[in-house]
Amino acid sequence: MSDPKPNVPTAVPETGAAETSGIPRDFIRDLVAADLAAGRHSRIVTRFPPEPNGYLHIGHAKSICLNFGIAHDFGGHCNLRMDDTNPAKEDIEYVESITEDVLWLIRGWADHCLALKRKGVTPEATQVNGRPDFHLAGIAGAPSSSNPGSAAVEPFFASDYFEQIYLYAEQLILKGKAYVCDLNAEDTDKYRGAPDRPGTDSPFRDRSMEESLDLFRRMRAGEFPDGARTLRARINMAAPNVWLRDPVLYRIRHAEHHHTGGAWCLYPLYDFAHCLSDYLEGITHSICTLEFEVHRPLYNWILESLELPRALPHQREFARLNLTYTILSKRKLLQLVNENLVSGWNDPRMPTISGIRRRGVRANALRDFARGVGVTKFDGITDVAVLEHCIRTDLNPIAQRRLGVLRPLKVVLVNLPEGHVEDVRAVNNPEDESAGTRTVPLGRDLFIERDDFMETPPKGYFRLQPGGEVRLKYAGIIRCQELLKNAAGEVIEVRCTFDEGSRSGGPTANRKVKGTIHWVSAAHAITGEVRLYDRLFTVPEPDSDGDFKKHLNPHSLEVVSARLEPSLAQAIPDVRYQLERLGYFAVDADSAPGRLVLNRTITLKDSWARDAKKG
RNA sequence: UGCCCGAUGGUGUAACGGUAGCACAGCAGACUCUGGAUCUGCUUGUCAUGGUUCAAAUCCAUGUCGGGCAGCCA
Repeated sequence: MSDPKPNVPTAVPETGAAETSGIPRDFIRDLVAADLAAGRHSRIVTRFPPEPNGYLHIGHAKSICLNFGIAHDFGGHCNLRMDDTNPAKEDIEYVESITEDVLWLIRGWADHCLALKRKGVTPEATQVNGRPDFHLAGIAGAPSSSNPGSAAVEPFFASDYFEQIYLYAEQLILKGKAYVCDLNAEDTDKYRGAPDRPGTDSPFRDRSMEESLDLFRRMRAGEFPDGARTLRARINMAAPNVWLRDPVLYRIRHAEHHHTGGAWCLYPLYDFAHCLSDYLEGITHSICTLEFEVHRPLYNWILESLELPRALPHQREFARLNLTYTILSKRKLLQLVNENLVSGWNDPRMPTISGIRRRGVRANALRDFARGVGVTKFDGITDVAVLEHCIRTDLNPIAQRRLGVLRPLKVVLVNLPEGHVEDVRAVNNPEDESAGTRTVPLGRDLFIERDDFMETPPKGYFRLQPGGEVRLKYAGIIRCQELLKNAAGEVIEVRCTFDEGSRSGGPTANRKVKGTIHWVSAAHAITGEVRLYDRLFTVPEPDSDGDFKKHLNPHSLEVVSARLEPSLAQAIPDVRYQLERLGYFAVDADSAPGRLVLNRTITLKDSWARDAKKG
């Protein structure tokens, strides 16, 4: 009818073009470059090793961008690995979401750097310089993003190395560098001492190598209950670094594991499993966050004690991301989910990668943000405005412009005949001429935004007001002649005259009027649910006083029934839209044929609202 | 009060002994059929005190402040 030749928009691909501003430099990349120059490695291998006990969030995105970015910049690859050594907390749901989020984030940018492994394979026994060794190579640039599910590949799993790690533990016992300890958890704690007070040796520390080996094998065989014994490294109970005070390497847990099932009742701890997983995969640079800095001596001690035949990986630490108006603790995010304070891990208000994605943010914006915040050892807090800026910068050049009214106010163009309909031509994207134009129907009865009319406006307001003129975007100039009010005195209809000559393209179209507003034709507009999201918290540092929940923003979600231009009936999930003057919007997964649901990804910058707030 | 790490405008980040730069935010203006976008200009910084040096944000010393570490979590 009104739009005979609809110009169907298509998703604008994310080009990875965010990488335009040259190779980013940071202290870790400098170290990698130096290692390469010194010939310590022929090829760089990094890894991203989340524990599958929650969804990935924007802090992980920083780490993913760093690890894949290094692989990308130096022509190496990055292993995606589940760091799954604690069966009690982990779940297959999380390995699936993590995999999906990583693939999404690197798509079109570092797919070729992603290394996965053939399903079910474990490290292969080999010989290096006549010495026994284990190694598990990944498949770099594996089927990855294009069809992750169908291919016979999967992420790496630390739990795939349990057999090798167990063997390394026996080696340590044989070398006299580990022993089985019968202390319970509480006593282990007491014997450890305190940071400013040395620990004391466990009474089992001098157990013979033979006895420890026998006990360790029986631990594996399931002869002892949970917590009965542990395997401990024999280092130094008086070490100033508490992580060197005979750390526990293995604990007994009779628990089903999401990946290894019931195969084990003995599970290695992070410190023992992580460095060895890195070694087994041939990782060259093991990059983690600052809190692991004190673990580095232990990481090195284990690897060096084992006298392994290949080059050892090196751990480096950087500062985790902190963001204003946001919490980034998996435990606390889980709390929001469990207490139904949000709709789920992928609630568009969550700082999770899946939430951010559902909100309508593209991977480009997140990568651009990660580059912007940089990589240092300074534990600072990044202003969320930087993220918001990256989102707008990404969306502005590609978003299809549309007209839609969130809170409708009726306007009647009194000098147009009853039943009048005409098509006006609208630009799809002023930033991109190739996006073309479309037509939008204009009738006698319209809706405009309630905010775009004020009966008694403050100074500096230049939208519609009694006796005043305003331009209807793409249509023409109208003048407010008369108001209709309800019994409560609220304006329910504004009657205006349409200046025919000011039609776009018309003789007086270029007449200056201060304001231009958006509108929809009442007879043609479709109705859609629009979810308006705002920051989840009301204060910059929600967690600073330990009670983040009391700072939840009660207005972080507002749902409105909006009136939208008819072309939006065919809104496409992969396409990003800008409702002019309102913000960027994306189709939500809750949409169904005939039931459109839009998420507001982010508002436009609004200097009027800012100035008005200042008074 | 033990060990480790850190400190550059409001925020984040560069400068690798030689002009303190960039981004975000803020402010002022131009332009605009999005109070969007774009463009222009501006304000604001090397934690402190000593030392080395022709020259220090950078090297050294001391101090101050901040963060991390005492799970059989990662």
